[in-house]
Amino acid sequence: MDKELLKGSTGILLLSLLSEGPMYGYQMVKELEQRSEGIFRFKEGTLYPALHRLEAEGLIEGRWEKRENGPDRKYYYLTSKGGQALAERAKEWGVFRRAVERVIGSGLMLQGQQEGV
Amino acid sequence: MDKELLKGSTGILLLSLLSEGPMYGYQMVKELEQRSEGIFRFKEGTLYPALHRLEAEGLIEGRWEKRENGPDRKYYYLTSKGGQALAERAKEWGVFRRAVERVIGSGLMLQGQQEGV
DNA sequence: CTATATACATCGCTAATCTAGGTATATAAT
DNA sequence: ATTATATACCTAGATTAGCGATGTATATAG
Repeated sequence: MDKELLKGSTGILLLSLLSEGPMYGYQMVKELEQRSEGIFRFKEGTLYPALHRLEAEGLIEGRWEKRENGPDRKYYYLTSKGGQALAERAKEWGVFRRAVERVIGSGLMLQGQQEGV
Repeated sequence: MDKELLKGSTGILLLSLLSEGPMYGYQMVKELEQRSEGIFRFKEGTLYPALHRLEAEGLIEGRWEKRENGPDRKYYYLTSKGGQALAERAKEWGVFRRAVERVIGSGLMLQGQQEGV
């Protein structure tokens, strides 16, 4: 996966997962990898700072869960503000996606007819 | 337009335009704005460095055109290497787009049923 | 002569990602 | 016992992309 395309979409991906219910970080990485069929492989250096940013913005909230049989987990919950932000970002994503495809759509039809320099 | 989503997609947008024929920078800004119905408004501090990067990678090539009635223009041409890169990126875009929508798609159906914290 | 549009460019700032490293618990293998 | 692997969190430093600001220059409109 081209890492560049990922930039700017981590927020909506994480918020989307949490809109279905609370999850902890490590679980989110696995979920994203599974759902995207291996396309998204979040690094820890990307994930945790991203979660902290979202929490600082008040879009999610983290709560530690103590465990006996393994390392403690920090479960994140979507706040109501986060739910609103998700709705906005989902709308923006649609706008962005359509804009990209209007631009690259026409160009792609020329594939094979194009002469390089 | 959310500037974050733009990151990583400037390359494919510029290459797409040039796949239809040579263009100069200023023209590309206007073209993108028009085609995206105002969504993409490339700043000069974004565009010119991006073009220089693509040229440094050998994906495009710039040639100055002298003019009598106005400032000179630097026309960019897609190289054959650039054509290949565009094909790859277009494929990647499709993969990426589908992956994002598999993730956010399910969450969006829950809109309105979700309780904030 | 001033403002606007065209047309190129760079500098410094900010923000997001990655690499690499760290801590800690539990289990499986040697 | 010790080593490896998986789980589970974290951060520091480097890199990179986009943006605001600014600069240069030409042509036209008021």
